[in-house]
Order: sequence, then structure tokens, then C-alpha cells
Amino acid sequence: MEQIDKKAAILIEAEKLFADQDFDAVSVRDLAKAANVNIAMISYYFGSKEKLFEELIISRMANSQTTIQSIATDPARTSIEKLMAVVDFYTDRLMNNPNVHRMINRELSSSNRPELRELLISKIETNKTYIGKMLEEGKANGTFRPDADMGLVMINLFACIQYIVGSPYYSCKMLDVPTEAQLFDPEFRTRIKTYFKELFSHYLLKK
Amino acid sequence: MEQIDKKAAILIEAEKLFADQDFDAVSVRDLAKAANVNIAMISYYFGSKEKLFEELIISRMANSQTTIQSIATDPARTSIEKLMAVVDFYTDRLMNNPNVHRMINRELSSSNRPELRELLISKIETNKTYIGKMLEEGKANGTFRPDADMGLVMINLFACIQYIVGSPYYSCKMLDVPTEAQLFDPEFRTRIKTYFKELFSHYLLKK
DNA sequence: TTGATTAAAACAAACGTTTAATTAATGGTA
DNA sequence: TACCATTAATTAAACGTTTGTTTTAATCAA
Repeated sequence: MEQIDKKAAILIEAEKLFADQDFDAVSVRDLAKAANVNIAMISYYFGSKEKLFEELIISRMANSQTTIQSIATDPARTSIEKLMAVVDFYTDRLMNNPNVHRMINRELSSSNRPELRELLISKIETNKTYIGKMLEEGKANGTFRPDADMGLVMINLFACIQYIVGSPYYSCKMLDVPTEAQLFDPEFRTRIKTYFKELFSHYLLKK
Repeated sequence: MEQIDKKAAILIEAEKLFADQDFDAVSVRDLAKAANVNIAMISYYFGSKEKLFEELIISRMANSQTTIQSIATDPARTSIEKLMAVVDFYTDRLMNNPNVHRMINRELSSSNRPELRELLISKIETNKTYIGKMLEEGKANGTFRPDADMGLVMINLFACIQYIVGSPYYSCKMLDVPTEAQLFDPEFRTRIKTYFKELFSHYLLKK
């Protein structure tokens, strides 16, 4: 009996394994066993283990550019409302796709696959540009303090959420969250969102 | 002619290689070549590649517990002064030892070596406890807002600096810092410290 | 019968580790 | 100091596994 879509099955299992272990720590035999397919299928469908890995990351990395752009350029929102919307969107986006962001996180921290890293950065950079402009606009229109460090505000938001998602086991222990599942619960998401909204409001808004 | 300390040479080169690449991506032959020693010397001195890796991390992970403790329990400092001192200390500590913290960062994000991860977490947790008590004390004595999220303040500081140090290539691009070396310059350190001091002051202090 | 799909086996290369042999250093004895 | 015995350090080669990938043959659906 043939499976409808073995290629999809491989991608699903690969996502789980690569989220938790390094690229080299996962063998094609591990992948084949988890997806219940023959070893040859990885090369057959993807060409190589590395191409499977790249295809997996790229396909799972949803396109967030249009959303960020529409938030950043929305004339109906004030500067602070835009920032709140970015916090919400970014928190949900990462917490909805923890596996792929763990992979991305690990790719960005090593030079094992430089071309892939470059590709990921270029995608992320587009969003950074939009949010950067958005924050500078808030300075220009008098909403935000002129001496606020907008570069660090951005990387602070990105880094902190990426870090929690990328090292869930560690983060649970540090935040006294009992299970990793609870880390992605709506309750904890609200906590994250509230924290950053208050944090940035206090830091950015004029008194 | 015998080398004086081949073991130290191996550790030095291993630190560079493991900082930039995954554990499995660095072979013992790479290590031996970089340190200019025979392959057998890794097993001879360390027992195995994995033991070398563990010994490297543990030996390079300086003991920060006594410093954090003395800051947190210093009666001469106010609560806000203690927090500022922690920001300074933590920034310098990570930026002075980027290589080992890149390794730690990567270890915390995977379950490739669970025992090592557990060991690292237990060491970090001690500091977390001290700083946590310090922040709660600030709440109790009326310095800090009672509804501030101290857990997230802590992980925010840790995560953000660890992230910048752990993914320097990426961070440079995001922060418009031209070279990785400049990321660890005094100038950029001051920027980080100033940012967090202002950020946390605005968020924590009562108005 | 054809072409797509599968499984099992085989492939060479690379892996971490060990062996066996050799050289260098050390310590005690005369 | 000179000598020998012993330990330690170093090397090249080989070890058995595991790696990612490919081949071959069989099976299946159309």
C-alpha cells in the first residue's frame, strides 16, 4: 500500500528531529526511520540531506514581510499602536512555529552553512528595515524619545523571543514554567506580550 | 623537539573551532590539524572528543557566582544600583568570553548532550536565584513597581546579550555594526549597558 | 507493458578511537 | 657525572563503525 505523500511525511518528521538536534546529529537513517520510509527516499525526493534541510527551513519560514509592512505603513495606527501590533504579531508568529525558529536560531549562530545563513538574514532584514523606519517615524512625529536606541529595541524584541523559543528547556527552568508546552500556551504568550508592551512604552514614550 | 603544552594548544584551537561550528561539524582531525598535534593526542589527553568538549566548556566557564552574590547582597548599594552593577558585570563577562558563551548558547538550544546541558543550567540557576531575590527585594522596599515582571526582566537581560554574543554575524547585520570585532569593543559595550540601564530604570522605577 | 515507486544491499568516504612502535624525559644508583 | 631502567609523550597506521549516497532489482499502478 502506497503512502499518499511520503515527501510530506519526511518533512514533518525532519522538522521535529532538526528542531531538537544539530544537523549533523540527525542521520538520514534516523530521518527515514521516523518518517517510516526507505533511506533512499531522502536522496530521491530532495537530492541530499542538506537540500532537505534547506527546503524544510525555507518552506516552513512563513512570509511575514507583507504583514509587517502593512502594520508599519498603516495610516490608521499611531506609532505606539504599530509597535504594540508588531509585538503581538512577532510573539505569535514565533510561538506558533517553534520548531523552525529553533532551526533558524541555530543556523544563525554557526557558520556551518554560510549560504543558508545569508539567505535567512536577507529575509529577516527586510522586516528589520520596515520596523526601523516605523520607529524612526515615531521619533520624528514626537511620539518617542529622540535619544532612544531603536536598534537595540528591535534586536531586544527579536532576540528575547527567539531565545525563549530556541531554548525552551532552558527557558522553562529560568522562568519557572513547569512544562515546555506551557511555554507556548496563550497564557504565557499574553505574559510576554504584556511585558514587552509595558517595557517599551515606559522606555520610548515621552513623560 | 617536544612542545611544552600540547594539551593547552588543543584547548585553544578547540575553543575557536567549536565557537563557530557545531560539535559534530568539527572532526578530531580538524582539531588535531589546527592544534598541530597528532590525532591520537585528543584521546590521550582527554579520553574522547566529547570529554574534550565538556572539559573545554567547564574550564572556560568562569565562576561568576561569587561576584553576583556579592553584588546582590551588598548592603552599601541600593536596589537600582545593584541592578546596574549586574548589567555591567553580565555584559562584560559575556563580551570578554564570547567563544565559550557561543558554545553554551548552542548547548542550551539542543538536547544533544543532555547531561552537559543540565550541568550548565544548574550553574546558571544559582545566579538567577540571587538576582531574583535582589529584584524581589527591590519590590519589597518600595523601589520597584510591584507589578513588574521580574522573571522576564531577568531572562530579557540574559537572552539578549547571550543572543548578540552567540550570533555575532547576524547581530552585526541587524545592528549595523560593520565588523564582529566592533561588537565586542568598549564603545558597543557602553551602548548595551546604557540601553539596559535606561530600559529597566524606566520600566521598574515608580514614577 | 510502461514508468513510477519501493526496498535492500552495496558503496566509498569520513568518523572517533586504538594499537603498536618509537622517541623523549625522568629518577635512582654507582 | 655516567649509566640504566622506567615512565611518559608522540607518531603513523590501522581499527571497526557510521556516515550520506547510489545501485540494483523487485513491485506496483495505469
